Amino acid sequence: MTTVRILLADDHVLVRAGIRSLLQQISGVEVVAEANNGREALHLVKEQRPNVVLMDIAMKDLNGIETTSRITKEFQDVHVIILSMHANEEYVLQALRAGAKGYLLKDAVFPELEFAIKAVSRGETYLSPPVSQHVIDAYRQHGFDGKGPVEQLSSRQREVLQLIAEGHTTKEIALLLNVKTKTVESHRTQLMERLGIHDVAGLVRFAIRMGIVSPEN
Amino acid sequence: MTTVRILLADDHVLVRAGIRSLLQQISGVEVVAEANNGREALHLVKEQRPNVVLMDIAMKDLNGIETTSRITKEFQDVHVIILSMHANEEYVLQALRAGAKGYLLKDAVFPELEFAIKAVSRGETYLSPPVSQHVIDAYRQHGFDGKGPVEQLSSRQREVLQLIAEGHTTKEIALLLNVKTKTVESHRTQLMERLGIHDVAGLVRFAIRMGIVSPEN
DNA sequence: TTCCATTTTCGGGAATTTTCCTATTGCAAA
DNA sequence: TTTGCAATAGGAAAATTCCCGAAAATGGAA
Repeated sequence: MTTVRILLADDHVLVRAGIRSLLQQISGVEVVAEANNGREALHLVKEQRPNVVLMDIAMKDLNGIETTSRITKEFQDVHVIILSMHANEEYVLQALRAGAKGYLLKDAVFPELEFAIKAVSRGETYLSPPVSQHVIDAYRQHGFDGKGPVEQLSSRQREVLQLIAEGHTTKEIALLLNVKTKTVESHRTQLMERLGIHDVAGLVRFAIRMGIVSPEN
Repeated sequence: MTTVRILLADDHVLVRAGIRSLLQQISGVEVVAEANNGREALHLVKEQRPNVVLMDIAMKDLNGIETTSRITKEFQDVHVIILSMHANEEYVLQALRAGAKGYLLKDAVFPELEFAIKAVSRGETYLSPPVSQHVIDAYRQHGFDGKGPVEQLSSRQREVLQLIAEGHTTKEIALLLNVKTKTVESHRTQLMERLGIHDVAGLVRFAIRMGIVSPEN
C-alpha cells in the first residue's frame, strides 16, 4: 500500500502547522504541500496531484467550498475533506454538492482524522457523526435535488461575490482575477440579477448567511 | 530556568491536539492540561496552577474573554495568551481589559508561538504585530478608557450605520430621517472615519458583529 | 460534428454616487 | 465666553454604477 499524499489548505498558519504535526504521527500519509488560501490550493493541486486535500471551509479570497467545487470538477481522483468549525446544515450540503468526500469537524477526535483520510483515499465517504445526522435530516426533507440559492450562481460569480463581500473594490477584484474592471462589473450586475439583491449591503448579508464570508475579518 | 507549565484551552479537539503537538517541539515548555471550554479551564487552573494559559477566544459555554477575566482576577501569577482567528479590534481591547498578557493570531508563524510563551511567562506582554497596530490606533484615538467601538459613534451615526447595513440607499435614508442627502453623506463619511472602515461591505460586517443588524432580513 | 445555451469576457456613454473641502448652526461643557 | 462636537448642508471633482450591446470560449445535446 502506497502512502497517501496530502495537501493542507487553511489560512491560519498555526492551525495548519498543528494539523501537519498531527498528520506526521499517522503512518502511510505524507503532507506534500500547504496552501494559504483557495487560489493557492488550486495551483498546488495542479502541480502536486495529491490524493487527498484537507481543506478549511472558511478561507479568505477563495473559500473552501468554491475551491472544492473547482478541484473536484477538474480532478476526479483528488478527494477533498472539508475541515469546519460548525456542523451547520447549509455548509454541509454545499460541501457535498461541491463534491467533497469528507466533512470533518474541528472538534473531531484525533483518530477520526486518520480514519477519514484513509476512507476518502479509497474513494469512500466520511462525515463526522453529528454531520451525517444533518445530511440524513436534509435528505428526508427534500432529497438532494434541491439546489440552494448559492448554486444558482456560476463559479466565477460566487468568487466575485465573496470578494465583494470581503470589501474589495471592483478595481481590486479585477486585479486579483486578471481581468478588466468592466468584466467584474458585469459579473456583479449579473449575480445581483440572479439573486434579486440589488445593493452591496444585501450581498454582504447574503454571503454571510451562506457562509461565503464571515462577519469577522 | 524551570520549564513553563501550560494549560491549553480550545473547544476544537483537532486544533488543540495540533497546537499541543507544536508545543512539544519547543524546549522548556510542558502542556500540563487541556480544557474543552472555559469552565473546564477555570477548574484546571485552580487544580494545576499553570504558568501560562493558551486560550481560544471563541468557546461555547464560557468564552475566552470571560474566562480570562476570571482567571486573572483570582490568580495574578497565571498569564493568559489569547489565541484568535481575527485581529478584530474590539476583541483585542476586550482581551486586554480582561487581563490577557498576550494576543496571538492563529495565522501567526510558528516561532511567534514560542516567543510569546517565553515573553508572557516572564510577565511581559506579547501581541502579534497586526494586533499591536490596532491597539496603538485605538489608544491614539481614545485611550484605554474602555469604550467599545460602537459607543464611539453618536446616536445619529449609529442610526445611519444601521440603515446603511440594512441596504438603504443614501437617498432613502435622507427621506427616512427628513434631512438632505448631503447630510446623510456627511454622517456616513464621519462614521466611516471613526471606525476606520472605508467600504460598505466592511460596515455591514461590522454592524453584524455588533448586533446592530442581523444577516437575515 | 454542429448547434445551442451559458459563461466569461469587454466597451461606450449616461447616470448616479462618493469623495473632498468647506461652512453654518446649536448646544453643552469647561 | 470660549471651546468642542454634533448635526446640518453645498459645490466641484472623482469614481462607480447602470444600461445598453456583444464577442469569444466552454460545455453539452442532438
